[in-house]
Amino acid sequence: MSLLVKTRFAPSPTGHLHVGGARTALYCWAFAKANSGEFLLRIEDTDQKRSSDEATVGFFNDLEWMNIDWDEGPEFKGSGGGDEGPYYQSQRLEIYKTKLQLLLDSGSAYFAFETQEELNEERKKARAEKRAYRYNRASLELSSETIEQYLSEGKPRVVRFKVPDGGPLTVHDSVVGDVTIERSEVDDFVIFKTDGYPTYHFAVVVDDGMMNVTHVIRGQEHLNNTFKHILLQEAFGIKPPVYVHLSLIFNPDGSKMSKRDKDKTLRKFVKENGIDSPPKGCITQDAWDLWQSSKDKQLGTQDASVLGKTLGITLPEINVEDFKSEGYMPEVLMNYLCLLGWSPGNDIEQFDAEFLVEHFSFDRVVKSPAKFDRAKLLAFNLDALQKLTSEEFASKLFVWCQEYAPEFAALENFSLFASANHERSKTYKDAIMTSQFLIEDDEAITWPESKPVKKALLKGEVTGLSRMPIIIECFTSLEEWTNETIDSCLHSLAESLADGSLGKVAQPIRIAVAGGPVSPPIVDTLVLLGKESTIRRLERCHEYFASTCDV
RNA sequence: GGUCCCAUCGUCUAGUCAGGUCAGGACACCAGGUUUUCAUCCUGGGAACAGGGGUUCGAAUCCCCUUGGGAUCACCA
Repeated sequence: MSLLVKTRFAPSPTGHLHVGGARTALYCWAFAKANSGEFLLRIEDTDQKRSSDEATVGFFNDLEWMNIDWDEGPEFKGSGGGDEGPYYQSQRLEIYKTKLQLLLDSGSAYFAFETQEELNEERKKARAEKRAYRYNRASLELSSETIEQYLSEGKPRVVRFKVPDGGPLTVHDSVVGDVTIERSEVDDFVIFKTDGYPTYHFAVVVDDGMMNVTHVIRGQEHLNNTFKHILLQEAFGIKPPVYVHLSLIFNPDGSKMSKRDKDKTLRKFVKENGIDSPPKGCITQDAWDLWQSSKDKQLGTQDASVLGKTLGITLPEINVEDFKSEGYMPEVLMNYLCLLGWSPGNDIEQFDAEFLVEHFSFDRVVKSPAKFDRAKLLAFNLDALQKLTSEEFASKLFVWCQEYAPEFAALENFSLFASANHERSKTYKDAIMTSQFLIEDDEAITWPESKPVKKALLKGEVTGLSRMPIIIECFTSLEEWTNETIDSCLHSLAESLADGSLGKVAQPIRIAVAGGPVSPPIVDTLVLLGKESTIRRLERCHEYFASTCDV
């Protein structure tokens, strides 16, 4: 018995799961759940040149991180399974061949022998004449003897679908509405390639049909392809699914958000800064040369991120993995991505997966494209982080640190580190970015002579630096190094040295121990650092400025 | 260029299908305030129906045109 609703997400594993794909997967998942249906995952790896197993596992991990599970498909950590596999298209070749024979037998498909070069010539010509290119059906005119001969010679050939005569074609789309074109707009497209693999059009129709998919939810770039699909469905006698085409997601500048953005950012930076060889310990000279040889040669994902890190630039977040490593919560990315094209109404913007499943429907999906606004995502992440209890925050931050900042995960007093950073972090990464001094050696701290440093240490009638010896003395005399003792020490220091102004005392200390004007609340910072390090850093700072400046 | 899709504050959007509240919210921005730094937090503010025609007593909402943006036109998916 077939289900009322079965959606599917069918990525081709050519890279990482990017946010556009993630949103599509999310809508597929949510719609299936909302209607007590099933969500199917299928891997479209018929492009042998571009697919890889590594990328496929990456997709599984990204999906899992987003809390998107699938009822049917490749088996992975509790997701997947089902009776209508295999769920890798590369393993379904025999099925496609059988189905292809059906079309060949009925005359709905035919062999074609033109080379790519010949076809490209035709395309150029069409473009020059300002008309759309259509395959001219030359191979359809071939005699059966010629075809037999070519076939036995092993002449490279493809199989084309013969578009039957008839009237206009209409796609019924639940979001876009009805879309109609003239049948003459569709030419005899290729359904089987020279390498013996089916094209996307063929495989997707066969699989969706056999796997009883009821709703096809995908990006709007597929809208024009859908006419081919309904033609194929007609030839096979397959009932068309409900179609839903989603608008695209763009960068703030209006360009399409794509994997190439990282490459573009790197190129721009390298060019603007006149860097003409790979920085040390980064990427190989060969990789660099190849990359610089052409704009079409993109750097590998790994190389790109290493180069970005070395150059000290943040590459634009495009993939789900990027947001994970930047320290966003998966629930927040889910929430924000959903909002790009769908809203529950009633001025509700922040919600969880349960709410989504309860309220999701296509009649509230927007047709127009959306720009990805990182600032809003960041604001949502802050809100979500602040709603966590300190225990929840600490354990989530710990998991993140284990993967992306092990030196912080190894911190003795991790829970204090977490609570000291909870309120002031917009992402997990924020916590470690303003606490680098915690893992640095006491002797490695340096003090740049920036404005805030000078202001706290060297400006004013009584300078911060001049108070340092007394502060050191006071700290040294403390028998216990706790929140309370440090706090009372600080307050008495403020009373005696600066008319009760805590800032006058706290800020010089902060700069001395952190090497800069930013750190967690001062008491937390000092407890975290320990008495010994605190005093050592104060001393070093005092010596450094006393010897280099006129005080 | 052909075909198709889209159009409300800077951004995401509510309102459009069933025309009738100074077009609502969020993010961002600006101005104040709280705070031992940064970040939070609080208060207030400016900010949009792309343009032009219709239909109607009445149009963001329905129709047409223009303009702008986008997708696609592969043996990639």
